[in-house]
Amino acid sequence: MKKFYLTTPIYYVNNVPHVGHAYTTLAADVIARYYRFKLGKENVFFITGTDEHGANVAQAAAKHDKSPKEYADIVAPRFMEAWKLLNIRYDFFHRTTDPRHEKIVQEVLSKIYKKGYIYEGIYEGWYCIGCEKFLNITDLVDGKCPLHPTREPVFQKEKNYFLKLKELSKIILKKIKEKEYVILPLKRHNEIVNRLKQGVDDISISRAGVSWGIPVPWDPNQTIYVWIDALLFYYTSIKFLSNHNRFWPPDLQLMAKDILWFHSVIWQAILIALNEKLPKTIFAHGFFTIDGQKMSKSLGNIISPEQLVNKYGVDGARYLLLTAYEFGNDGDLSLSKFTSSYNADLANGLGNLVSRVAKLCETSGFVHEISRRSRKFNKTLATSLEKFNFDKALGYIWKSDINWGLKWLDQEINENKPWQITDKKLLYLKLNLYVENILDIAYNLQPFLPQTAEKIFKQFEEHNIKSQPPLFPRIS
RNA sequence: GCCAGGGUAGCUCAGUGGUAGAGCACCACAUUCAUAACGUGGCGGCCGAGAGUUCGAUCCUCUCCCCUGGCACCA
Repeated sequence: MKKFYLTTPIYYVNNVPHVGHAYTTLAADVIARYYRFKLGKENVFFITGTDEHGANVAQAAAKHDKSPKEYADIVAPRFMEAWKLLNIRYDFFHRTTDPRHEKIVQEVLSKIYKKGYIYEGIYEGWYCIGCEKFLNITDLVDGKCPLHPTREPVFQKEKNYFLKLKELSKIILKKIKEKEYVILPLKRHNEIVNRLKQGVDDISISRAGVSWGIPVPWDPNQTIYVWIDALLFYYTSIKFLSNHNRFWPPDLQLMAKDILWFHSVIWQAILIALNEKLPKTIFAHGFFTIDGQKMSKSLGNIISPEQLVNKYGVDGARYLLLTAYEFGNDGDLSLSKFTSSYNADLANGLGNLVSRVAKLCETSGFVHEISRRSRKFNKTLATSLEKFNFDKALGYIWKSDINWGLKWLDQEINENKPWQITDKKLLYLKLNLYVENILDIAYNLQPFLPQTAEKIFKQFEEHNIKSQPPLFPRIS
């Protein structure tokens, strides 16, 4: 039985959702929707969720005068709302404070510990009391913490448990070379392989000073490092949900490039230690700038999903994010370009074409005989989509092709001038052709613009097709 | 510094050893079924710089300049 299991990262709850989170989750939604058509709804499992442990969450909660769990209970629903707003349909929303998750994480750690992949060691480094965490030497500015320059960092040692990443990384490298799992795009694959070849040290997977976390089962004075806890979420949900074992391993794990190292190396090391199958594909997309500037709190240019949806509508926002630049690369979200793309592609393109065909049908008294033929995804579109090239895939709907696509249909209508045709039989044939094309286009739009596709089906799968308000009103 | 990738029309990018392409923007024409939309045509580029190989290079080789990304625990 074919199946498709895909994941987004779980988002850290010390921030509310912004367009960066939305970008990854939207991409996953498009893929999930596509595979639901291809393999059947019941054979796709798409999870997202929130990461709720760790010192940073505890700190953010304290700022708001809440306990960490209370704080997470406020922020986690914000993510669910954002995904609802963007019409993202996940199958399961997973929170790392779920007791079922915590239990399995402990079991996994115990198992790996017993197998000898975890040992006790000393973690040492510069500890910032303000941040309550160890700092990287490279992070220090004039030997001080950039966030707390008035406090002297303390060189501190603590007992920690370490994962034998050095040993496991050799197996990882071998498995990457044997294509047991694939890192995409190729550029990222090369980067990871190069780093692995340079050699990797063992990593600390527990913390002594962080109380907000899952306790290390054999040493309650330590908590499990939040990253290990978070990575295991892809595994625990499969384990604690009934009848989900068949979905393992993940077919696709999507993320932004900043967390690729954790996913392509540390995560794989854990799975190898557990003797579990590895994910088939890990895909890291790039970062974007907003009008050429880095998105940051201090610049005040952080965009929320709501802002985009308010201005461009749900499917407008989805379209603009998916076509802003090639998925996988870094790019720019230019807000002025958004408006011009919206008007050119959605208002003047898709929306206008739907309007003109509907009006032609309405005024000519055309009676649509609803076709029972099953529709399919355009082959080139499907190929691009399966390679995660959303921009290109959507391009096949818009660009001119033989007997298909928006441009072709607009040209066809202009050439044949159906409003001048008096021969009823010929007029019927032409209008039927147009309507079938519109329905084909709607079918292919489904993974990307589900709401629009649905509206078109509703409007055109009728005997008497009526004109409707614009799908995408022009905006200035 | 090391390792990748890139520099092509105003913008975003595609492309090939032999008179340079698309979309958007802009201009003109045509047109009304349609959201002043659609269509047709046009404007617009010493294809980063220099040298080499070649009958011929944007495409191959070398040098240089510029840009971007990665470089170990960063949630």
